[in-house]
Amino acid sequence: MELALSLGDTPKLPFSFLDKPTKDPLPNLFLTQQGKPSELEKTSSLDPPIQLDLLPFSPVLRSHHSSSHLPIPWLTQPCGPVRERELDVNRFPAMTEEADDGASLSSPSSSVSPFPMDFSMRNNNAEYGGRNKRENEGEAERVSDDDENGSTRKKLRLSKDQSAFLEESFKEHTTLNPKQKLALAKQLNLSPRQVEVWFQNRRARTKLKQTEVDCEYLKRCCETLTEENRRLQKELQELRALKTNQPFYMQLPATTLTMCPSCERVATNPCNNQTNNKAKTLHFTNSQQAQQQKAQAHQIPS
DNA sequence: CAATTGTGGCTCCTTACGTCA
DNA sequence: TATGACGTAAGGAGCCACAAT
Repeated sequence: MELALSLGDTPKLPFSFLDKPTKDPLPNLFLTQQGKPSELEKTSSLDPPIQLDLLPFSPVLRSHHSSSHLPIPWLTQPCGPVRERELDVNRFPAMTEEADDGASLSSPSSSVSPFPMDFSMRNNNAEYGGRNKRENEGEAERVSDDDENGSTRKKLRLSKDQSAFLEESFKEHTTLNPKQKLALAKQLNLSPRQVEVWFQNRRARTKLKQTEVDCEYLKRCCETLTEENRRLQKELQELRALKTNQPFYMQLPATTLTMCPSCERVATNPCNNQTNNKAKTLHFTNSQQAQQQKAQAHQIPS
């Protein structure tokens, strides 16, 4: 009996995308829901592999279609100074990297945004406000205090749209090169650091789930082996009992006490399975008793 | 050409916060 | 309303690969 105990190739595991090369382009992401290239893709100057615009969350689509199809709460909310300050606070932990590669891309204080969909306005408001209006109402002042103190770590909750967008990207490639990271950050109006962290955490979650699946698989293997061991122990007892009750077999080499491959039972008697010649052979080989039986059956002198 | 150094990305572990039952 | 469990964004340490010196 052979058991495959490979951690590396568990075909049942639902993470096939992990094996995809990270340099693959994003074919799916180039398409809209209708399967047509998005407007942004048509006009984008980015290299094909890093085009991340599209999907239901494409800012172009949002800007071209009414929000009735894809409700975007933050697009309908007023954009006042308070909200901008909230964004600044949220982005505080990621400022170090923005300083050199992404600050200008997603700066909420920028009066002219190149992106029709301003994710920045939702970082705190849309998501929280949508679920808990009361909490949202008190958010601005509290955040402002923390912002001035600069001592409290603020935590950003990505919107469902942003998370879904990142998920789609993750399905295509679990790691990002700098260009892809920047493009995605630009697309979602997040800092590159936030995108990077999201992918890191996402990989960690995937690995954790994979570990759980592997653990479950090994657990089942262990149970199977335990059962097999129990069965073999039982058969060993049968063998020993047979050895005690039938001293005739004690004269034979140990190899003559074999197990029938067809029925997986100890060969105390010739197997009746006429279709398994090998089993019959095993049962009769080197057996004086068997030779006698053969001689009698076929009239062959022994 | 080998050693050193700086940089960026990764994993792993942890913390802090938001949400929900 | 308070609370604990859970999910997750983010910080930090350590490691590695790679390019520049």
